[in-house]
Amino acid sequence: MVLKKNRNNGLGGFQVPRCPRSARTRVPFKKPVEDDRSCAFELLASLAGELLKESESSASSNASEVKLLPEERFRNGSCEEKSSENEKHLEIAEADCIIECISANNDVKSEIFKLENKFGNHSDTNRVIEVPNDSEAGRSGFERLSVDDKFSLKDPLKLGVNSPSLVNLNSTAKSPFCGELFPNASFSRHGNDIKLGFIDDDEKFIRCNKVCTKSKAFRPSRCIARKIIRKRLTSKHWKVAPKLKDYEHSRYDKGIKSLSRKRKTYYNFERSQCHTLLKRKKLSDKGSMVTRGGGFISESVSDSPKKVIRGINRSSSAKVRASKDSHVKFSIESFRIPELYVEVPETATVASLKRTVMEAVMNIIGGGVHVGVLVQGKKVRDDNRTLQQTGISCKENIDKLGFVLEPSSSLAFPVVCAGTPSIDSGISVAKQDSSLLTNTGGDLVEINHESASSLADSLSDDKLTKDSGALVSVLDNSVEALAAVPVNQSTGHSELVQRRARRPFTVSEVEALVHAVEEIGTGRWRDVKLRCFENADHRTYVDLKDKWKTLVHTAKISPQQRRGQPVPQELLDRVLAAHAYWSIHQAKHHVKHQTNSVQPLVIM
DNA sequence: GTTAGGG
DNA sequence: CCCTAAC
Repeated sequence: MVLKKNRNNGLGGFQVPRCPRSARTRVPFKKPVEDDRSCAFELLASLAGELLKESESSASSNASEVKLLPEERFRNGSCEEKSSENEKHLEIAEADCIIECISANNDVKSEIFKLENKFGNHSDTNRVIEVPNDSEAGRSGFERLSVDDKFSLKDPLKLGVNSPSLVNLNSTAKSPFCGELFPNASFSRHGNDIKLGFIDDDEKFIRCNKVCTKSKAFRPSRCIARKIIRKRLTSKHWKVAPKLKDYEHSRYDKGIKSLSRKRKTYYNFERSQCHTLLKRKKLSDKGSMVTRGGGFISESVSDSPKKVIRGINRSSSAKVRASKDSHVKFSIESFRIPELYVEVPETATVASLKRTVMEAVMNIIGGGVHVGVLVQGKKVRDDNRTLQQTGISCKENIDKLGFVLEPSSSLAFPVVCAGTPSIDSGISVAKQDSSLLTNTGGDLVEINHESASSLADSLSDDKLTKDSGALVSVLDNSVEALAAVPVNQSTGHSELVQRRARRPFTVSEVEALVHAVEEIGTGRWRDVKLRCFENADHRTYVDLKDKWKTLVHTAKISPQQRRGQPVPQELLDRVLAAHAYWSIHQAKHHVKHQTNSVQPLVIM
């Protein structure tokens, strides 16, 4: 299903990485503005309604997996839905925001960085991302532009998108580029730098500040992303951007490299995929409602309420055009987003489904994403290759350059639990691993089959082994695993920015935690994390430490004073025992807890 | 980057 | 869950 959304509806509502607008003080993920942005919500609501309807109508059959027929259509205001043969996509908005002019000599990595920079800074309302000019730039058509000139190249007829605010110059006639038009393109030149960036409502480029001066900022972690965002939010001067120096760029590259290297070891990619498959299988087995959502993530700057639907089966989300110079110009019209798997009980309300889907989207988009580059349907893995080497060059005839937004944590399966007031109607949404992304054309499928089947099979049981980690238990469709977590609709969005969503530990998780602490001790939370929560990306070792803290406290107080989901007394007893034990036997320099002096609390 | 502890 | 001092 492709939901075609136009204008500031979609992304605006989701606070997806988007073209900054001039309502600058608005905080991303703040409660959505109640105007057209709510359209996105309505869109999802409609989708939810349709899905539920489908689910109910097919209730006679056992299979409750909703299949949306290609012919399906529904409308909601200006929102339109279309379907594609292969994929159901949520096209969240039109894309008018990505404008790139890059030298073919630039690293793919640096280009990705720029994209990430763009999309990672949700709070940056007006951004211009600078790239060092190279010798080629002087020969580019940009030199004809004055400092304040901006190019906005659009093809309203072709795209059916009217974006007056973008069109400063007659795109067709004055385009310095050969070949076809570059929809949604906008450039400016300032000094020796080519400015790539967004245009705000005031038609001004505002330089972005605080472009992550530390490599740490590139850590593909939602936590980090949040911190960055938060810091930006609290910074009053973030709009005043220092010019990036060359050495800083190199630092970025370095940071990216080392961090990605770390990530590879820390987060096991294959395992995540296996879990993905597991989730897919499990959800399928349970006859859950599965929504496969690709997505076009983009936004129109136009205020025009009317949009023309673009072709749905667009296989490429980016257009590349050659120019006479060595620059490759392309506009990213859409981003695919990871699939969303939504599992809801039939008793769930539409409202809860709305929130759930929203949470899922927010999780992906707001939680920190990075950009993947696809060329000819294949993922470009070598970030150090130049665009030229990658085949992204003005000489190449690229018809399938694509970008994908990928979860920052390949292992992360943030399960968003939402619920209706009734406790038993939990809803879980899992973020699909990016490796399973499929594009609209169905030709950009990347699945790691490695060891997938075996793992999926071995984990298909309803009862999961302890070693599978607490995360898996969350996938378990038990009441406790799907403990309802009310999502505050009014403040939920701001909460997402301000702090992580509260995710009460399930009994399963507590059990895993207790078990781990019994064995490992209380001073090595990182090990505890790795031991039982490695796959639960939403549980940091700090979380585990905190949870243990509260567990100890809970165990000490009377049952009457306890709140929240009751923890079995047996577990609390073990908590106290373990706590007492490790209070004596400092976990720190503990290597010999197998000694016979004191039997460790190892159980099972 | 982790740990520990207060907020 | 956040923050951060301390390591």
